[in-house]
Amino acid sequence: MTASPSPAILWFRNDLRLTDNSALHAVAHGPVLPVYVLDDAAAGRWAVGGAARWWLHYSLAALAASLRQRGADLLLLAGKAEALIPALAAKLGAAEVHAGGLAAPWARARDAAIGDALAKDGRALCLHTSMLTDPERLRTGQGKPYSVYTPFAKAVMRLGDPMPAIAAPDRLRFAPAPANGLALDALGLLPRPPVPDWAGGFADFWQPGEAGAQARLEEFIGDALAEYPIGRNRPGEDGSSRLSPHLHWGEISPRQVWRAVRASQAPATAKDTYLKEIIWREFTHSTLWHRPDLPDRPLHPEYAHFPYQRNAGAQRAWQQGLTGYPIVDAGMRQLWRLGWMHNRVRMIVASVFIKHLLQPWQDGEAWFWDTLVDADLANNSFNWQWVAGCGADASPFFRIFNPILQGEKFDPEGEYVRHFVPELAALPAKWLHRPWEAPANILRAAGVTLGGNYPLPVIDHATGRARALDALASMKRAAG
DNA sequence: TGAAATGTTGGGGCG
DNA sequence: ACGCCCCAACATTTC
Repeated sequence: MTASPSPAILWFRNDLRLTDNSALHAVAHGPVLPVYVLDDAAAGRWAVGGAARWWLHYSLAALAASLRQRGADLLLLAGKAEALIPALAAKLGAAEVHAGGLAAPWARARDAAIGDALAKDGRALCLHTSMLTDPERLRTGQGKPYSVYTPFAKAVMRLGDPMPAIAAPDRLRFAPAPANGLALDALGLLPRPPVPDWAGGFADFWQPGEAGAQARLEEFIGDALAEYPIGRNRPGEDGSSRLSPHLHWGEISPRQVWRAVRASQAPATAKDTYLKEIIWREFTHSTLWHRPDLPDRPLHPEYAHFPYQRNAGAQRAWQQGLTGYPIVDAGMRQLWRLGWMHNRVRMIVASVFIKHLLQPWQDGEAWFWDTLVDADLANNSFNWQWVAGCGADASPFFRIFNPILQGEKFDPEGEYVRHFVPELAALPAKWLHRPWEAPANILRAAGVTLGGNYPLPVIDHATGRARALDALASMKRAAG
């Protein structure tokens, strides 16, 4: 008769899955207490945003259900993990707390403190990564972190395909919690009256949780992967993977996605195009790891003095999808309705926000943070800096998207605009992305009244473009 | 993972 | 036949 192994705590964070979960794998042989802690205080202004909280609610529900099937209950707590986790470990007599690693600076600081607190009692916090790359180990020949995407991507490709996923355990030995957990509803993650139910349309579009992630992956590989190089740029089609929220919440690992894509029948070039997007995700996380100020400050310091003209009215028009540029308004309304926006359109709306409207990228970043179900600190802040021209391997600032041409190029028939901007639905494709140039009789026949049921552009494209380039020039003059 | 301005080339119409 | 112009198509450069 061997001694009963001591129980372990499995602390779920952004790894809400049972398959390919190395933290779970490390503890599955003995009694385990799974726990999730909603810790808004530690995250500060990067606490889980509104739309992401909707996702988190249902993802936790799915995770709790699959744990229960395997004989374990998910303990839900709210408050400071820095106090709760060491206390829980002490009460349970757990020698080890296992968790998935996080790149957010606030989380790293918190984990370091918790690790120290546990170590004082002879316990340990054991972190497991779900990323394909370790930012400390993947470095250039000079030993520095990569700051340019292409060599980074080549280095990742040289690593070859990742190992197969770890299967989920059939059954767990449950170590019951000595503390009373909260009911899921008590976490207060869903919008509740008097707040309007802005998430009403989310459930038709999304299936949070591990099973939903697998289903989405299979649907993408079956229906869209082969056409991905073109399809990914067509917001009116179902051409993107839509895996971003599943990946953010760790309902599926990049390793699972990578291997499934590799194993598919799609053309090799299509597979590589998609895998490069997964590598972008690795690159943003690596960048955040090495540059923890990424969410707040421009990586190129001269951009701290860029002459933005913060304007609440302009920001409101953008947020509400009332800029008068159809592709922009469609994107912003898709974001509000689905908690998600097609990536091509994210680039366009961000470019207009920063360049045509001269609004600080941090304000757009904050709006996305609150409205995206896939809001991810590394991806979101990296990509806003990329568009703003101040980030790692960024798009040059003078690369100013023309929202009319972008609309005509990527939504030529206008399905996307018609769907999300119904007041323009009856306009012929020829005028759909430039309604202010349409003849009066065409507008009348389509039921469009510019300045009435649909706005004129907040700023004329040529004027906005010239003003943005002037702002850039004045920043450069000031920088000497 | 730009767009616009500017430059170059070559075919065709025409005197 | 030839030069000239126009302009589309493409390439280069600039922001």
